[in-house]
Amino acid sequence: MRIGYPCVNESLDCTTASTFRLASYSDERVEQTVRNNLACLLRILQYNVQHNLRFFRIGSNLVPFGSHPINTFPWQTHFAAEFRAIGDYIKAHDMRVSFHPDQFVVLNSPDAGIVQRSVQELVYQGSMLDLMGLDGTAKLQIHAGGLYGDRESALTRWIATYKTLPDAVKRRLVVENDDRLYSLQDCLRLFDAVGVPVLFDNFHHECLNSGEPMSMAVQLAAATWHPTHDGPLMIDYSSQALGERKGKHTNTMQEDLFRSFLEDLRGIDADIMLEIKDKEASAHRACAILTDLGRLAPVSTPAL
DNA sequence: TCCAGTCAAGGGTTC
DNA sequence: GAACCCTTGACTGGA
Repeated sequence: MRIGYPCVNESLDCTTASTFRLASYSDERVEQTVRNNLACLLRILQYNVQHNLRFFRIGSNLVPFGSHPINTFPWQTHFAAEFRAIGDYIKAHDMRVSFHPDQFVVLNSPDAGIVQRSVQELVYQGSMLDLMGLDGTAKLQIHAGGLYGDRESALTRWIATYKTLPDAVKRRLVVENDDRLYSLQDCLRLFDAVGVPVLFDNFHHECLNSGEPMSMAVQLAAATWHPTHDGPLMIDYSSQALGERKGKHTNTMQEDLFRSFLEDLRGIDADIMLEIKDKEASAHRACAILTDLGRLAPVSTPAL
């Protein structure tokens, strides 16, 4: 089991998401920004190893305009050594990383242009994992997309688009249940159709489900992951922010709820991403709980 | 230097 | 049909 957090480290004084406006584009700016972002990514990974946080979601903006036609800078070759070094570091420390392309990636849009741009974005983000030399257990997670007033047609379009994806994307793509439109059961239908693993989000499942108890839902999702090709089930973990609208993520982990969720895992091996506002602060507490329960090996000698 | 407005991209909800 | 929300940090330009 690994514990992780997404994109941002609040303890370090750097960001992997430095960018600029489209109107300010220049190759020089891409070169400098990517260099800084990659340097920060390595620092975050080193911090994570030091603190036994071996799961990390890399921010989508590592390369500004990475899938946009304006970006003609050959960053893949220019930074090949840096990407490889980061990948080597990840592998040497038994870490796992992922990307979560944002809401603009919609594979089931009726608009062919949106689908085409979405595929390009997946190719871009997958290519960074390829450059790192990581295997198929490093994933790209997306949601099923929009409803467009007709769930069946929307799911059919998703499946049709999936079948056209490059193999390099297919081997990494996983679909996550969301909190408003597509439940675990919808995602399981996509798995039945094309074999795409289902990334399980406990909080979204609380918001939208078909009555499955949490423990059963985790088992259903876990069964969609091939232990060798996909690695252990990935879970996004969060809980409701008290006093806020339904679906709002909590600012900090509520330990009793986290402990309760661990009970629902019932021994299933999973890597857990804490989608919680205070980032690594909650991840540290999750690590402490799991270490205390004997379900996480204590941190080994840090290698910086 | 600070701060409010804005930023490539989509879709759903509300009014 | 327009406005606004999600979610969010970082950039930008004016004060």
